[in-house]
Amino acid sequence: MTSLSIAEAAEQTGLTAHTLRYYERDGLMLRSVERASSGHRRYTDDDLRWIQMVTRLRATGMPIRDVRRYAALVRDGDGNEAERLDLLLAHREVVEQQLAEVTSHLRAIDHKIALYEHKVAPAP
Amino acid sequence: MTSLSIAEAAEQTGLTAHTLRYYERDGLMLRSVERASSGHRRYTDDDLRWIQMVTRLRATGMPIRDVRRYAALVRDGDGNEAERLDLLLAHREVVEQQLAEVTSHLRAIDHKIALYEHKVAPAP
DNA sequence: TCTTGACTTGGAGCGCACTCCAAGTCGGAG
DNA sequence: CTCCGACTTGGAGTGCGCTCCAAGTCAAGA
Repeated sequence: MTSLSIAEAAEQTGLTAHTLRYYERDGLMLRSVERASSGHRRYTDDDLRWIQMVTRLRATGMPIRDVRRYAALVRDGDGNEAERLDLLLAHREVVEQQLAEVTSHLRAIDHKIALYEHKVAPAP
Repeated sequence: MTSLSIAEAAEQTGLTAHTLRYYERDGLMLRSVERASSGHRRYTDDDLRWIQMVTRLRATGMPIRDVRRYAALVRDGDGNEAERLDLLLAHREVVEQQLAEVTSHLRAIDHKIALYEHKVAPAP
């Protein structure tokens, strides 16, 4: 429906125009973004939805090269859903492990914070 | 009590010897690590405890430069506990925000996973 | 004494994910 | 027609956090 300039797409997605071009160059998009007659990129709703998925994968720490693999699978179309599922499941495992680790370290830091709060508190 | 070689300290802390030297060079340690007569580093229990704290801060995403600031405060000794507390509280806020973000993105990815699991499942 | 292996140093190199630059093109307003 | 601003490209540069290299030292064992 709507079709956005790169600046608008950047605003919508929270990425920079630089990053949007970089993602496209690096094979993270499902296909080349359409162009206006001027040569300027025109982002469709589908593009934005895909970028949102990429953003989710990146925000959870998936490396660019794995996002590229996932994009390649989706690009290849039906028939490799099991492979995509495997990739996402493996990623989920990594993220959950990471969340657990960070949470546990954070608890230890909280303990340290409690000590300082006690120290800094006005004397009784 | 015990005093460990850099290789042993690396094993204990889960860091590499390279990283241990790098942390020391970069001002992340509370003081220069002691040396044997050979010039080899000797890590004390206190060193290991401090490295554990550094590891926790790093594992929760604190940049090296902030760890250095924190180390400088601790090195300066008593009197700046409020400042250390501020630093840790600010860090905790960032980490919690980050955890929330990752968790929410992960939920969205889980939704995608559910779709694929449905697709991949044997036909009814 | 010679060799081995674990260490030392300053400094270079690397991988990642952007981020920016220079020079050029295009469409529209004045 | 001229100017402006938003875009285009290939390629270089940046910041971070390590990671490694080359050359040297030292202590202990054969």
